[in-house]
Amino acid sequence: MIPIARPFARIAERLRGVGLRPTRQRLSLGRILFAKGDRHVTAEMLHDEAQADGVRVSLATVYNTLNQFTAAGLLREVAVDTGRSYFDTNTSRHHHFYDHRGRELTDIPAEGLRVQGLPRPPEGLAIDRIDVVVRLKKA
Amino acid sequence: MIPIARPFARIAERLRGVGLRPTRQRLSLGRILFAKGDRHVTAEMLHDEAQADGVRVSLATVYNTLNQFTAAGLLREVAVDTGRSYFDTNTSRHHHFYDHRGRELTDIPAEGLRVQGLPRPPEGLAIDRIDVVVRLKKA
DNA sequence: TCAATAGTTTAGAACAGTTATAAACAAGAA
DNA sequence: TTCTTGTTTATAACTGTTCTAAACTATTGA
Ligand SMILES: [Mn+2]
Ligand SMILES: [Mn+2]
Ligand SMILES: [Zn+2]
Ligand SMILES: [Zn+2]
Repeated sequence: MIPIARPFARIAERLRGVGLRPTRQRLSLGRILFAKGDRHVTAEMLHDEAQADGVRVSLATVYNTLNQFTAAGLLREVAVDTGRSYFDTNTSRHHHFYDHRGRELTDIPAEGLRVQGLPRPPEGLAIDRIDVVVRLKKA
Repeated sequence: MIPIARPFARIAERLRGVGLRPTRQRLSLGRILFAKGDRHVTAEMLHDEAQADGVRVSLATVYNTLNQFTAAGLLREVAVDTGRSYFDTNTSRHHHFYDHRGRELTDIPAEGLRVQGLPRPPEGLAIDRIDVVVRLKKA
């Protein structure tokens, strides 16, 4: 009943809920990812942060975990730059500012943003998702 | 005066115009890229197509050429999938449908499409470009 | 409580896409 | 032509990611 004292309890439930065993590695990575609000991380960023936190986990496991969390709907992947995958802890519909210099993503809430005048998709295909990326430059 | 008979003439001019020597490789790649309307190609696609056309050119040169053409404003890069760069012969403002299965890009004209309600960019930064990617799935 | 089982982690190899290196080569100027 | 500088190329190197297979661990149910 004191969630602060059991930081893994909720995460363990979420993992079991999607059929993943709550291992030490997944719990630690889950805590890093979900403890402090919305985040956009690469595998290497998460691995470095885990190391800094004293969590021993291999890079392969970081990749496995990010991909499993994404498949389970706990994360979503954002494609803004080729050669580097970003994983977003905010899985709700929203968009992004992208600062290509600083390689930094910032959320744009879906509410308030409207994309109007889209043509019909090609025959046999339907819209899965609309991603708006606002690329930034120095003012 | 007969452009069909001198398919390289216009391309040679464009290359000189951006400070690139009109070499056999650049002229051939330029012809493949710009001869048949708007295209979205990867380096490997362009290399394969060149080979099929009997154009002898290394993959390194294809990469160099795509990057040089992009820097010169003759092409633009589209980031829809990590791990694979697409180059777009349509450098005007427009957007894309992306079929993730078939790895195929289709243009969405900028005219008619409106993105409204964007928040102000973070302090010190300005909007460089807005990219709308409409991801498709089977209907 | 303790196997047995199936899922998980890991080091390291492998892989894909791309860029760097440096030597051979070709375009353009003189 | 010659000279200079830009270009091409094979190949090595590099980055991000996935694969492999052996060691390990969470879970189950006897
Ligand atoms: Mn980039
Ligand atoms: Mn993909
Ligand atoms: Zn986000
Ligand atoms: Zn396009």
